[in-house]
Amino acid sequence: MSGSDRAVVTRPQLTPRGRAIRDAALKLFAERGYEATTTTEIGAAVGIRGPSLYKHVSSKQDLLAAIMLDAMDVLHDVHALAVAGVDDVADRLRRAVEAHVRFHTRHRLEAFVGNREIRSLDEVNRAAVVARRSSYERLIRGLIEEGVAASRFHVASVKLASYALLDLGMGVAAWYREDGDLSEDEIVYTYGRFALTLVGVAG
Amino acid sequence: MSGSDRAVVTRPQLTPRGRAIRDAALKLFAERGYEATTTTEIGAAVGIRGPSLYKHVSSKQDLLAAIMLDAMDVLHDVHALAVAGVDDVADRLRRAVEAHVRFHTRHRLEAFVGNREIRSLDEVNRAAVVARRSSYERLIRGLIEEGVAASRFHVASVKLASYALLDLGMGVAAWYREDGDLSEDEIVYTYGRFALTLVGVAG
DNA sequence: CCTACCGATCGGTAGG
DNA sequence: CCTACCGATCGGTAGG
Repeated sequence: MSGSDRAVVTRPQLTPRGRAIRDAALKLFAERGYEATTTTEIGAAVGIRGPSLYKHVSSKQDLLAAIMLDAMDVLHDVHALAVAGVDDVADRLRRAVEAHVRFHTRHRLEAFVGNREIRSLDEVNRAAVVARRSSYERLIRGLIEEGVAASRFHVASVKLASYALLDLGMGVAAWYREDGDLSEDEIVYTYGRFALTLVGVAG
Repeated sequence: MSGSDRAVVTRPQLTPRGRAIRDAALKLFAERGYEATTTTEIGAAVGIRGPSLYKHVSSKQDLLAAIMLDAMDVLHDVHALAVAGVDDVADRLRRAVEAHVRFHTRHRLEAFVGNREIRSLDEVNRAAVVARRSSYERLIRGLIEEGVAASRFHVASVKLASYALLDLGMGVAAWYREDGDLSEDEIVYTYGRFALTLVGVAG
Protein backbone atom coordinates (compact mmCIF):
# COMPACT_ATOMS: atom_id res chain seq x y z
CA MET A 1 0.00 0.00 0.00
CA SER A 2 1.55 3.28 -1.09
CA GLY A 3 1.69 6.41 1.00
CA SER A 4 -0.85 8.30 -1.06
CA ASP A 5 -3.26 5.36 -0.93
CA ARG A 6 -3.11 5.39 2.84
CA ALA A 7 -4.35 8.95 3.08
CA VAL A 8 -7.42 8.06 1.07
CA VAL A 9 -8.52 4.65 2.32
CA THR A 10 -7.49 4.64 5.97
CA ARG A 11 -10.24 6.01 8.12
CA PRO A 12 -11.44 4.90 11.54
CA GLN A 13 -13.37 1.64 11.22
CA LEU A 14 -16.85 1.57 12.67
CA THR A 15 -18.92 -1.42 13.62
CA PRO A 16 -22.01 -1.86 11.46
CA ARG A 17 -24.17 -0.52 14.25
CA GLY A 18 -21.79 2.36 14.81
CA ARG A 19 -22.15 3.23 11.10
CA ALA A 20 -25.93 2.99 11.31
CA ILE A 21 -26.01 5.33 14.30
CA ARG A 22 -23.81 7.84 12.52
CA ASP A 23 -25.88 7.74 9.36
CA ALA A 24 -29.08 8.16 11.35
CA ALA A 25 -27.62 11.03 13.35
CA LEU A 26 -26.39 12.77 10.19
CA LYS A 27 -29.82 12.57 8.61
CA LEU A 28 -31.53 13.89 11.73
CA PHE A 29 -28.98 16.66 12.27
CA ALA A 30 -29.51 17.77 8.66
CA GLU A 31 -33.29 17.61 8.94
CA ARG A 32 -33.93 19.34 12.23
CA GLY A 33 -30.58 20.55 13.50
CA TYR A 34 -28.19 19.24 16.13
CA GLU A 35 -29.84 20.85 19.14
CA ALA A 36 -33.34 19.86 18.09
CA THR A 37 -32.33 16.23 17.58
CA THR A 38 -32.76 14.04 20.68
CA THR A 39 -30.85 10.91 21.58
CA THR A 40 -34.22 9.17 21.74
CA GLU A 41 -34.78 9.95 18.05
CA ILE A 42 -31.34 8.79 17.01
CA GLY A 43 -31.86 5.57 18.92
CA ALA A 44 -35.31 5.01 17.44
CA ALA A 45 -33.85 5.41 13.94
CA VAL A 46 -31.69 2.34 14.53
CA GLY A 47 -34.19 0.40 16.62
CA ILE A 48 -32.86 0.97 20.13
CA ARG A 49 -33.58 3.23 23.10
CA GLY A 50 -31.75 6.49 23.66
CA PRO A 51 -29.58 5.38 26.57
CA SER A 52 -28.39 2.32 24.62
CA LEU A 53 -26.61 4.64 22.18
CA TYR A 54 -24.00 5.20 24.85
CA LYS A 55 -22.71 1.66 24.39
CA HIS A 56 -21.57 2.77 20.92
CA VAL A 57 -20.80 6.47 21.14
CA SER A 58 -19.44 8.54 23.98
CA SER A 59 -21.76 11.51 23.50
CA LYS A 60 -24.02 13.31 21.07
CA GLN A 61 -21.31 15.95 20.73
CA ASP A 62 -18.75 13.34 19.69
CA LEU A 63 -21.14 12.07 17.05
CA LEU A 64 -21.37 15.53 15.50
CA ALA A 65 -17.63 16.12 15.71
CA ALA A 66 -16.78 12.78 14.08
CA ILE A 67 -19.17 13.47 11.22
CA MET A 68 -17.72 16.91 10.56
CA LEU A 69 -14.06 16.00 10.94
CA ASP A 70 -14.31 12.97 8.67
CA ALA A 71 -16.09 15.02 6.03
CA MET A 72 -13.33 17.63 6.04
CA ASP A 73 -10.73 14.90 5.64
CA VAL A 74 -12.58 13.41 2.71
CA LEU A 75 -12.79 16.86 1.11
CA HIS A 76 -9.02 17.28 1.41
CA ASP A 77 -8.49 13.83 -0.09
CA VAL A 78 -10.71 14.35 -3.12
CA HIS A 79 -9.03 17.69 -3.76
CA ALA A 80 -5.55 16.17 -3.63
CA LEU A 81 -6.60 13.36 -5.93
CA ALA A 82 -8.20 15.77 -8.41
CA VAL A 83 -5.15 17.95 -8.94
CA ALA A 84 -2.43 15.30 -8.52
CA GLY A 85 -0.13 15.19 -11.52
CA VAL A 86 -1.88 18.04 -13.33
CA ASP A 87 0.49 20.85 -14.26
CA ASP A 88 -1.49 23.50 -16.12
CA VAL A 89 -2.91 25.92 -13.58
CA ALA A 90 -6.20 26.38 -15.42
CA ASP A 91 -6.66 22.62 -15.56
CA ARG A 92 -5.81 22.39 -11.89
CA LEU A 93 -8.36 25.01 -10.92
CA ARG A 94 -11.05 23.49 -13.06
CA ARG A 95 -10.43 20.02 -11.67
CA ALA A 96 -10.31 21.36 -8.12
CA VAL A 97 -13.67 23.12 -8.53
CA GLU A 98 -15.17 20.04 -10.13
CA ALA A 99 -14.00 17.93 -7.19
CA HIS A 100 -15.30 20.59 -4.80
CA VAL A 101 -18.74 20.62 -6.35
CA ARG A 102 -18.89 16.84 -6.71
CA PHE A 103 -18.06 16.48 -3.04
CA HIS A 104 -20.97 18.74 -2.22
CA THR A 105 -23.40 16.64 -4.26
CA ARG A 106 -22.09 13.28 -3.00
CA HIS A 107 -21.86 14.38 0.61
CA ARG A 108 -24.49 17.05 0.76
CA LEU A 109 -25.76 16.15 4.21
CA GLU A 110 -22.28 16.20 5.68
CA ALA A 111 -21.52 19.51 3.98
CA PHE A 112 -24.85 20.96 5.00
CA VAL A 113 -24.47 19.98 8.64
CA GLY A 114 -20.80 20.92 8.57
CA ASN A 115 -21.62 24.45 7.48
CA ARG A 116 -24.56 24.88 9.75
CA GLU A 117 -23.55 23.35 13.04
CA ILE A 118 -20.07 24.68 13.62
CA ARG A 119 -21.36 26.68 16.55
CA SER A 120 -22.85 23.52 18.05
CA LEU A 121 -19.37 22.09 18.52
CA ASP A 122 -17.49 22.57 21.77
CA GLU A 123 -14.36 24.69 21.61
CA VAL A 124 -11.87 21.89 21.01
CA ASN A 125 -13.83 20.26 18.20
CA ARG A 126 -14.68 23.60 16.64
CA ALA A 127 -11.02 24.57 16.51
CA ALA A 128 -10.18 21.29 14.78
CA VAL A 129 -12.91 21.75 12.16
CA VAL A 130 -12.06 25.40 11.55
CA ALA A 131 -8.40 24.49 11.08
CA ARG A 132 -9.26 21.93 8.40
CA ARG A 133 -11.59 24.35 6.68
CA SER A 134 -9.00 27.12 6.63
CA SER A 135 -6.42 24.79 5.21
CA TYR A 136 -8.82 23.80 2.43
CA GLU A 137 -9.66 27.42 1.67
CA ARG A 138 -5.95 28.13 1.35
CA LEU A 139 -5.62 25.38 -1.24
CA ILE A 140 -8.29 26.96 -3.45
CA ARG A 141 -6.97 30.46 -2.95
CA GLY A 142 -3.46 29.19 -3.66
CA LEU A 143 -4.53 27.89 -7.05
CA ILE A 144 -5.95 31.28 -7.97
CA GLU A 145 -2.84 33.07 -6.76
CA GLU A 146 -0.76 30.70 -8.84
CA GLY A 147 -2.72 31.52 -11.98
CA VAL A 148 -2.56 35.25 -11.28
CA ALA A 149 1.20 35.09 -10.69
CA ALA A 150 1.60 33.31 -14.03
CA SER A 151 -0.60 35.96 -15.69
CA ARG A 152 -3.03 33.24 -16.71
CA PHE A 153 -5.82 34.47 -14.43
CA HIS A 154 -7.14 38.00 -14.07
CA VAL A 155 -9.31 38.82 -11.08
CA ALA A 156 -10.31 41.98 -9.22
CA SER A 157 -9.68 40.20 -5.92
CA VAL A 158 -8.15 36.79 -5.31
CA LYS A 159 -9.97 36.55 -2.02
CA LEU A 160 -13.34 37.41 -3.52
CA ALA A 161 -12.88 34.95 -6.38
CA SER A 162 -12.01 32.13 -3.99
CA TYR A 163 -14.93 32.95 -1.69
CA ALA A 164 -17.24 32.86 -4.68
CA LEU A 165 -16.02 29.43 -5.77
CA LEU A 166 -16.22 28.03 -2.26
CA ASP A 167 -19.69 29.48 -1.71
CA LEU A 168 -21.03 27.88 -4.88
CA GLY A 169 -20.21 24.49 -3.35
CA MET A 170 -22.07 25.35 -0.17
CA GLY A 171 -25.05 26.38 -2.24
CA VAL A 172 -25.06 23.05 -4.03
CA ALA A 173 -25.17 21.23 -0.69
CA ALA A 174 -28.24 23.26 0.19
CA TRP A 175 -30.37 22.61 -2.90
CA TYR A 176 -28.99 19.52 -4.65
CA ARG A 177 -31.25 16.47 -4.74
CA GLU A 178 -30.33 13.16 -6.33
CA ASP A 179 -33.73 12.95 -7.95
CA GLY A 180 -33.77 16.58 -9.08
CA ASP A 181 -33.67 17.60 -12.73
CA LEU A 182 -30.06 18.79 -12.61
CA SER A 183 -27.65 15.87 -12.84
CA GLU A 184 -24.48 15.70 -10.79
CA ASP A 185 -22.27 15.85 -13.88
CA GLU A 186 -24.24 18.74 -15.36
CA ILE A 187 -23.69 20.79 -12.21
CA VAL A 188 -20.06 19.75 -11.85
CA TYR A 189 -19.06 20.58 -15.42
CA THR A 190 -21.03 23.82 -15.58
CA TYR A 191 -19.52 25.08 -12.34
CA GLY A 192 -16.07 23.99 -13.53
CA ARG A 193 -16.50 26.26 -16.54
CA PHE A 194 -17.94 29.03 -14.36
CA ALA A 195 -14.73 28.90 -12.37
CA LEU A 196 -12.56 29.52 -15.41
CA THR A 197 -14.62 32.40 -16.76
CA LEU A 198 -14.67 33.82 -13.25
CA VAL A 199 -10.88 34.05 -13.20
CA GLY A 200 -10.81 35.48 -16.71
CA VAL A 201 -9.73 32.42 -18.68
CA ALA A 202 -11.46 32.45 -22.07
CA GLY A 203 -13.14 29.37 -23.54
CA MET B 1 -47.63 59.48 -1.00
CA SER B 2 -47.55 57.42 -4.20
CA GLY B 3 -48.36 53.74 -4.45
CA SER B 4 -44.80 52.70 -5.05
CA ASP B 5 -43.58 54.72 -2.09
CA ARG B 6 -46.01 52.94 0.15
CA ALA B 7 -44.54 49.54 -0.58
CA VAL B 8 -41.13 50.74 0.43
CA VAL B 9 -41.65 52.92 3.48
CA THR B 10 -44.68 51.38 5.17
CA ARG B 11 -43.60 48.73 7.61
CA PRO B 12 -44.99 47.89 11.03
CA GLN B 13 -43.90 50.51 13.54
CA LEU B 14 -42.23 49.25 16.66
CA THR B 15 -41.80 51.01 19.96
CA PRO B 16 -38.17 51.86 20.74
CA ARG B 17 -38.04 49.00 23.21
CA GLY B 18 -39.65 46.68 20.69
CA ARG B 19 -36.91 47.61 18.24
CA ALA B 20 -34.22 47.01 20.84
CA ILE B 21 -35.61 43.59 21.65
CA ARG B 22 -35.70 42.64 17.99
CA ASP B 23 -32.17 43.82 17.36
CA ALA B 24 -30.91 41.96 20.41
CA ALA B 25 -32.76 38.79 19.39
CA LEU B 26 -31.40 39.00 15.85
CA LYS B 27 -27.85 39.30 17.11
CA LEU B 28 -28.27 36.38 19.50
CA PHE B 29 -30.05 34.20 16.94
CA ALA B 30 -27.18 34.82 14.51
CA GLU B 31 -24.51 34.14 17.12
CA ARG B 32 -25.79 30.99 18.77
CA GLY B 33 -28.90 29.96 16.88
CA TYR B 34 -32.58 30.31 17.65
CA GLU B 35 -32.95 27.20 19.80
CA ALA B 36 -29.82 27.91 21.79
CA THR B 37 -30.92 31.47 22.56
CA THR B 38 -32.93 31.83 25.75
CA THR B 39 -35.50 34.45 26.58
CA THR B 40 -33.38 35.27 29.62
CA GLU B 41 -30.49 36.23 27.31
CA ILE B 42 -32.65 38.35 25.04
CA GLY B 43 -34.03 40.15 28.07
CA ALA B 44 -30.58 40.68 29.57
CA ALA B 45 -29.43 42.25 26.29
CA VAL B 46 -32.01 45.03 26.75
CA GLY B 47 -31.76 45.27 30.54
CA ILE B 48 -34.88 43.41 31.62
CA ARG B 49 -35.78 39.91 32.85
CA GLY B 50 -36.93 37.15 30.54
CA PRO B 51 -40.60 37.16 31.49
CA SER B 52 -40.83 40.93 30.96
CA LEU B 53 -40.22 40.38 27.25
CA TYR B 54 -43.77 39.14 27.02
CA LYS B 55 -45.10 42.64 27.57
CA HIS B 56 -43.59 43.52 24.17
CA VAL B 57 -43.64 40.35 22.10
CA SER B 58 -46.08 37.47 22.04
CA SER B 59 -43.49 34.72 21.80
CA LYS B 60 -39.93 33.87 20.88
CA GLN B 61 -41.28 32.23 17.74
CA ASP B 62 -43.04 35.44 16.70
CA LEU B 63 -39.82 37.35 17.15
CA LEU B 64 -38.04 35.05 14.71
CA ALA B 65 -40.90 35.11 12.22
CA ALA B 66 -41.13 38.92 12.24
CA ILE B 67 -37.39 39.23 11.63
CA MET B 68 -37.46 36.84 8.70
CA LEU B 69 -40.64 38.10 7.07
CA ASP B 70 -39.58 41.73 7.23
CA ALA B 71 -36.20 40.88 5.75
CA MET B 72 -37.82 39.12 2.81
CA ASP B 73 -40.04 42.13 2.20
CA VAL B 74 -37.06 44.47 2.23
CA LEU B 75 -35.29 42.19 -0.26
CA HIS B 76 -38.26 42.38 -2.61
CA ASP B 77 -38.35 46.15 -2.25
CA VAL B 78 -34.69 46.74 -3.01
CA HIS B 79 -34.95 44.45 -6.02
CA ALA B 80 -37.94 46.32 -7.40
CA LEU B 81 -36.22 49.65 -6.84
CA ALA B 82 -33.01 48.45 -8.52
CA VAL B 83 -34.61 47.36 -11.79
CA ALA B 84 -37.40 49.94 -11.98
CA GLY B 85 -37.27 51.86 -15.23
CA VAL B 86 -34.29 49.94 -16.61
CA ASP B 87 -34.98 48.37 -19.98
CA ASP B 88 -31.85 46.60 -21.16
CA VAL B 89 -31.93 43.08 -19.82
CA ALA B 90 -28.19 42.94 -19.11
CA ASP B 91 -28.45 46.17 -17.14
CA ARG B 92 -31.44 44.80 -15.29
CA LEU B 93 -29.63 41.61 -14.33
CA ARG B 94 -26.55 43.45 -13.25
CA ARG B 95 -28.50 45.90 -11.13
CA ALA B 96 -30.57 43.09 -9.64
CA VAL B 97 -27.46 41.16 -8.63
CA GLU B 98 -25.88 44.31 -7.23
CA ALA B 99 -28.99 44.94 -5.15
CA HIS B 100 -29.01 41.30 -4.08
CA VAL B 101 -25.41 41.38 -2.92
CA ARG B 102 -25.77 44.77 -1.28
CA PHE B 103 -28.77 43.53 0.66
CA HIS B 104 -26.65 40.65 1.94
CA THR B 105 -23.91 42.99 3.16
CA ARG B 106 -26.30 45.52 4.70
CA HIS B 107 -28.55 42.93 6.30
CA ARG B 108 -26.15 40.10 6.78
CA LEU B 109 -27.51 39.02 10.13
CA GLU B 110 -31.08 38.91 8.85
CA ALA B 111 -29.98 36.99 5.76
CA PHE B 112 -27.82 34.65 7.81
CA VAL B 113 -30.57 33.87 10.29
CA GLY B 114 -33.13 33.73 7.50
CA ASN B 115 -31.20 31.06 5.68
CA ARG B 116 -30.32 29.07 8.74
CA GLU B 117 -33.42 29.03 10.87
CA ILE B 118 -36.20 28.25 8.43
CA ARG B 119 -36.67 24.90 10.13
CA SER B 120 -37.05 26.67 13.47
CA LEU B 121 -40.24 28.30 12.26
CA ASP B 122 -43.60 26.70 12.86
CA GLU B 123 -45.50 25.52 9.81
CA VAL B 124 -47.52 28.67 9.19
CA ASN B 125 -44.58 31.04 9.45
CA ARG B 126 -42.33 28.74 7.44
CA ALA B 127 -44.85 28.61 4.62
CA ALA B 128 -45.01 32.40 4.54
CA VAL B 129 -41.22 32.76 4.40
CA VAL B 130 -40.82 30.05 1.79
CA ALA B 131 -43.47 31.70 -0.38
CA ARG B 132 -41.62 35.02 -0.31
CA ARG B 133 -38.34 33.32 -1.03
CA SER B 134 -39.75 31.42 -4.00
CA SER B 135 -41.24 34.56 -5.41
CA TYR B 136 -37.87 36.29 -5.16
CA GLU B 137 -36.09 33.38 -6.81
CA ARG B 138 -38.56 33.57 -9.66
CA LEU B 139 -37.70 37.23 -10.20
CA ILE B 140 -34.01 36.43 -10.64
CA ARG B 141 -34.70 33.40 -12.79
CA GLY B 142 -37.12 35.46 -14.83
CA LEU B 143 -34.43 38.00 -15.66
CA ILE B 144 -32.16 35.25 -16.93
CA GLU B 145 -34.95 33.69 -18.99
CA GLU B 146 -35.65 37.10 -20.47
CA GLY B 147 -32.05 37.52 -21.56
CA VAL B 148 -31.92 34.00 -22.99
CA ALA B 149 -35.18 34.55 -24.89
CA ALA B 150 -33.71 37.72 -26.37
CA SER B 151 -30.52 35.81 -27.30
CA ARG B 152 -28.55 38.21 -25.13
CA PHE B 153 -27.63 35.56 -22.54
CA HIS B 154 -26.23 32.09 -23.15
CA VAL B 155 -26.30 29.59 -20.31
CA ALA B 156 -26.13 25.82 -20.01
CA SER B 157 -29.00 25.91 -17.53
CA VAL B 158 -31.16 28.85 -16.48
CA LYS B 159 -31.90 27.18 -13.19
CA LEU B 160 -28.24 26.53 -12.43
CA ALA B 161 -27.25 30.08 -13.33
CA SER B 162 -29.91 31.55 -11.06
CA TYR B 163 -29.00 29.22 -8.20
CA ALA B 164 -25.39 30.29 -8.57
CA LEU B 165 -26.26 33.99 -8.39
CA LEU B 166 -28.55 33.51 -5.42
CA ASP B 167 -25.99 31.37 -3.58
CA LEU B 168 -23.30 34.00 -3.97
CA GLY B 169 -25.48 36.34 -1.93
CA MET B 170 -25.90 33.78 0.81
CA GLY B 171 -22.16 33.33 0.88
CA VAL B 172 -21.64 37.05 1.34
CA ALA B 173 -23.96 37.02 4.35
CA ALA B 174 -21.82 34.30 5.88
CA TRP B 175 -18.40 35.92 5.58
CA TYR B 176 -18.91 39.67 5.08
CA ARG B 177 -17.69 41.94 7.87
CA GLU B 178 -17.99 45.71 7.86
CA ASP B 179 -14.45 46.02 9.11
CA GLY B 180 -13.06 43.43 6.70
CA ASP B 181 -10.65 44.27 3.89
CA LEU B 182 -13.26 43.85 1.17
CA SER B 183 -15.48 46.92 0.87
CA GLU B 184 -19.20 46.67 0.22
CA ASP B 185 -18.90 48.39 -3.16
CA GLU B 186 -15.96 46.23 -4.18
CA ILE B 187 -17.98 43.08 -3.54
CA VAL B 188 -21.13 44.48 -5.09
CA TYR B 189 -19.51 45.61 -8.33
CA THR B 190 -17.32 42.54 -8.72
CA TYR B 191 -20.28 40.21 -8.25
CA GLY B 192 -22.33 42.32 -10.63
CA ARG B 193 -19.73 41.71 -13.31
CA PHE B 194 -19.50 38.02 -12.35
CA ALA B 195 -23.19 37.78 -13.07
CA LEU B 196 -22.82 39.09 -16.60
CA THR B 197 -19.88 36.86 -17.51
CA LEU B 198 -21.79 33.95 -15.98
CA VAL B 199 -24.65 34.43 -18.43
CA GLY B 200 -22.26 34.86 -21.32
CA VAL B 201 -22.39 38.63 -21.78
CA ALA B 202 -18.95 39.87 -22.82
CA GLY B 203 -17.33 42.94 -21.27
C1' DC C 1 -29.63 -3.43 25.44
C1' DC C 2 -33.31 -2.02 28.93
C1' DT C 3 -35.98 0.71 32.72
C1' DA C 4 -35.77 4.08 36.12
C1' DC C 5 -34.27 8.29 37.05
C1' DC C 6 -31.24 12.47 38.07
C1' DG C 7 -30.06 17.30 37.56
C1' DA C 8 -30.45 20.98 34.67
C1' DT C 9 -32.76 24.01 31.62
C1' DC C 10 -36.32 26.09 29.02
C1' DG C 11 -40.57 29.00 27.33
C1' DG C 12 -44.17 30.92 29.19
C1' DT C 13 -47.91 32.15 32.97
C1' DA C 14 -49.75 33.94 37.43
C1' DG C 15 -50.23 37.55 40.13
C1' DG C 16 -48.81 41.24 41.59
C1' DC D 1 -41.42 45.26 34.98
C1' DC D 2 -40.60 41.76 38.78
C1' DT D 3 -40.46 37.13 41.54
C1' DA D 4 -42.14 32.66 41.92
C1' DC D 5 -43.10 28.85 39.59
C1' DC D 6 -45.28 25.32 36.35
C1' DG D 7 -44.98 21.61 33.04
C1' DA D 8 -42.20 19.70 29.75
C1' DT D 9 -37.99 18.12 27.89
C1' DC D 10 -33.27 16.90 27.52
C1' DG D 11 -28.48 14.38 27.77
C1' DG D 12 -26.56 11.20 30.27
C1' DT D 13 -25.87 7.69 34.40
C1' DA D 14 -26.98 3.72 37.49
C1' DG D 15 -27.63 -0.73 37.79
C1' DG D 16 -28.97 -4.38 36.10
